[in-house]
Amino acid sequence: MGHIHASKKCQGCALFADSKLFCAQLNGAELDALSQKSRTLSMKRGDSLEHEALAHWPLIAIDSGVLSMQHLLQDGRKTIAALFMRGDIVDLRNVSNRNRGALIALGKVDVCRLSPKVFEDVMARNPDAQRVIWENLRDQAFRAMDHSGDIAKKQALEKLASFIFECRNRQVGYKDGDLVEIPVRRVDLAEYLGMQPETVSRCFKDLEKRGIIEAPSLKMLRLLNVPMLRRIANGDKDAPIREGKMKVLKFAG
Amino acid sequence: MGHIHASKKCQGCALFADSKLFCAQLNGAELDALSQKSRTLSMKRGDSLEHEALAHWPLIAIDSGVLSMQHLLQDGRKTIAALFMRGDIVDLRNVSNRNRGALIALGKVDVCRLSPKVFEDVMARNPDAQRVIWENLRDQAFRAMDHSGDIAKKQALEKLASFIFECRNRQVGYKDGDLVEIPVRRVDLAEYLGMQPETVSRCFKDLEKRGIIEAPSLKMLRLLNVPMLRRIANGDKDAPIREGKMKVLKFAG
DNA sequence: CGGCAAGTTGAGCCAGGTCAACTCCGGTGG
DNA sequence: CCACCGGAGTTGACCTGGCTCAACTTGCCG
Repeated sequence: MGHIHASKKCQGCALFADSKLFCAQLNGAELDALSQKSRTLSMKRGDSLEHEALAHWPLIAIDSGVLSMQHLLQDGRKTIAALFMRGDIVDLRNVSNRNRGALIALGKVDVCRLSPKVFEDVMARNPDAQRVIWENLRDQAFRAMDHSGDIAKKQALEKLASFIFECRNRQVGYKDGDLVEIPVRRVDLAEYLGMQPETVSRCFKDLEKRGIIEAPSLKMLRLLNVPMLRRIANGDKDAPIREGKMKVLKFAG
Repeated sequence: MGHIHASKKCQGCALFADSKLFCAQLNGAELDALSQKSRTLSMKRGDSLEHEALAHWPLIAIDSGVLSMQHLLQDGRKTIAALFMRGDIVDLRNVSNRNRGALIALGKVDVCRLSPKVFEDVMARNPDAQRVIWENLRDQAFRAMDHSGDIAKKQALEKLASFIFECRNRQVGYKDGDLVEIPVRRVDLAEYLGMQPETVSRCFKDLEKRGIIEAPSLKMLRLLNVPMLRRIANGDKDAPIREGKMKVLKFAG
């Protein structure tokens, strides 16, 4: 393979192009070194990063797409424990022994397997890079904790509302616009939220019927009533009275 | 205040005494600096770390006890999104804006509010300390993801089995013994697993009746059949046939 | 314009939530 | 020492949200 200068290889990659992300913190020499020792990989839906591969390349940076961490139960039940997107760096160094979930692409995903050696060097010497990556890991941790809280006690409709906000918070631009992209399929969404695809579908319909959202397509939502959606996500029982579920007082005699 | 030498103040603290934990990685000068600029705090059940306090002391190191991150829903439903124990360091720097959960003690908890300034200095200069704290944060992240996966699709009995293993993995010694300490109350356990205290109680009884565990007290379990418990935790449907729930074939005519 | 996978709709049912009553246990004061 | 108290945990009976299964519709790709 001919020598490709880092700036060529990395030019189009979000991790370099977005000034808030990891590779944008590196100086020329660092980027050259990391670029040369790292390997990009393009995955399609269903592709998984196998354990033997991860043993040599335990550091995965996401350029684009959605990568999932899935847990499989004995009898075939599946759950998606976490979603990794643009800018996330997954660090699986020394975690082979515990039964971690598999990393599976939910669509077209471009990742970069970072060289652990160069990564460590950069971490030790470049405080900006260190800060960025630390905050990314911390976001992953808090996001997972929030998500635990969400799926533990919320009802289906509330979980879905929370998920819509999670998508909004994580999407690149338009944080305050009323358009939200749902970057995963209904099935994946169900697995992430610990519910059934049927229930997901019913909940979307419910929100639509109540005029809170509009769904021009499966991947795109328009929020029509953000405060109400927020109330639902926060578990406000006054707001989300379901179709035909008005708490009817049992009337005696 | 008189000058207290670090070794005095930190001597009894797990973070220093346990060679795998953060403060044990520091050299004399670093420990002195961190010790002098940090503040210990002893909490009792129900005490919470308030946001204004966290703004000045966003780094919490746990010496002993169990600290919970709780999310409160509008209508009073509560969930415990994460449990922090001995050796964990909670980093809440720059997260005040997002509606993070509250940090609430589930019993007697000894914490040390670390000086952010000194902490950053140490992070920048001491690679061992950096490695330890990085791995701690990563553990927190993966633990939260595992936990999400657990509560998303598992049934009550399976969640409880998983939790017993989580306790075993996190307790200090005796990893392979058959005694497991449950360091939280039943109510807290229920909130962490997203179920009702009643259900928790029923599941413990179920495991006891089937001879898988023995509960000498509320805080202590003896595992009698670890492989079976593991199968249940992994969602093996063949194993965990409940009392009187043998899949009876509906017989026609 | 088929053909298949993804998503939706409907009907029935069950795991676990809910509510209420009870037991257990540690602490307190007479 | 024991009666009392209050909070934690347990037990039982009932009820419902969402899971299940099956049939249907929609969307996507060649």
